[in-house]
Amino acid sequence: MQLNITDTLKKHQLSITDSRKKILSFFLQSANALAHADIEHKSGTEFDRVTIYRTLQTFVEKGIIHTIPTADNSILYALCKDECVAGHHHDDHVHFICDTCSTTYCLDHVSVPKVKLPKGFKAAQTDLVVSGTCNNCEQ
Amino acid sequence: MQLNITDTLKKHQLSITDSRKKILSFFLQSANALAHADIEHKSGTEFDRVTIYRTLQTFVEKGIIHTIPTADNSILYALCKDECVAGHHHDDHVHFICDTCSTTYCLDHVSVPKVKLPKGFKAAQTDLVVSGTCNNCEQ
DNA sequence: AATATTTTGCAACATAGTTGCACTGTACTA
DNA sequence: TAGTACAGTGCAACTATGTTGCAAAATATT
Repeated sequence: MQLNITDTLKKHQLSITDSRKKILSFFLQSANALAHADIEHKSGTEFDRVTIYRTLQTFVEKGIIHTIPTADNSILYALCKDECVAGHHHDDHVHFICDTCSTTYCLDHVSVPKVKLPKGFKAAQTDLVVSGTCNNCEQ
Repeated sequence: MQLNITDTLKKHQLSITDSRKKILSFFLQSANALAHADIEHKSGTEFDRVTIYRTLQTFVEKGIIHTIPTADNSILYALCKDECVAGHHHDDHVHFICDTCSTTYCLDHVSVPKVKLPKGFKAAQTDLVVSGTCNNCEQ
């Protein structure tokens, strides 16, 4: 059972607005990562483009969602686990992008392995993105 | 000693033009990855924006350079190793982005570990991007 | 209910990337 | 090496993406 939308917003010290409720609900309804364009499309003309941008930024800052890097120059957003706190993300899981259907998955159960870096390099964050064929698109 | 620029272009069945020679030389001169904007800045008004886009696309298709995914929504390009063939990249090394100086490095000697994916998921490509502090910026 | 504070929408702007088409430079052939 | 076929370039226009300032509206606080 999923956490109440209003409670989630309150927990992160955000005031309750229509756009925040709606956009958060999109993430709770979707098992996969969403792009800004997806949200814009889902919400139709209900919210201004700018509002969506600002809402997504706010959610990232508060640790509700996190960004996923992709090779094709688009930003994707997905819900954070509960351990994520404002300004301090713990997204040490692998992301998977399907080349066929373009869906992006958070593989929460696959953790990112530690890599050994050359001398003088210190890692703060590690992003592992795998692309290929997902379980819906395999033949 | 680095391979002759003209020979490299010929080897990849590309006709020799000023823009291709110049842009390839930027990559050979730079130890790090370059963005489109870097190349546009380096070349000044010598080439049209569109020409730079098309040249980079061509180089990627021919396996001369490869793209690097970044979390901040920008495409970076770096020279491929010799094993890269047209349409079939072998970029199984780790990329490192310095949070301080924004330089992107190809860590050729650090290979990407294999990850176990859930049933039905098949990996075609794996990108591992580490961010943190590089050896020039550590104190 | 009144006020202080946030949030939103609009307009304008900035950057990034693409496409069609005419023109120019490169490569090939005789 | 001159002529021709073709690949590559520059220009213009366009789309997509993302940002900023400011006034209006909604939310939170008392």
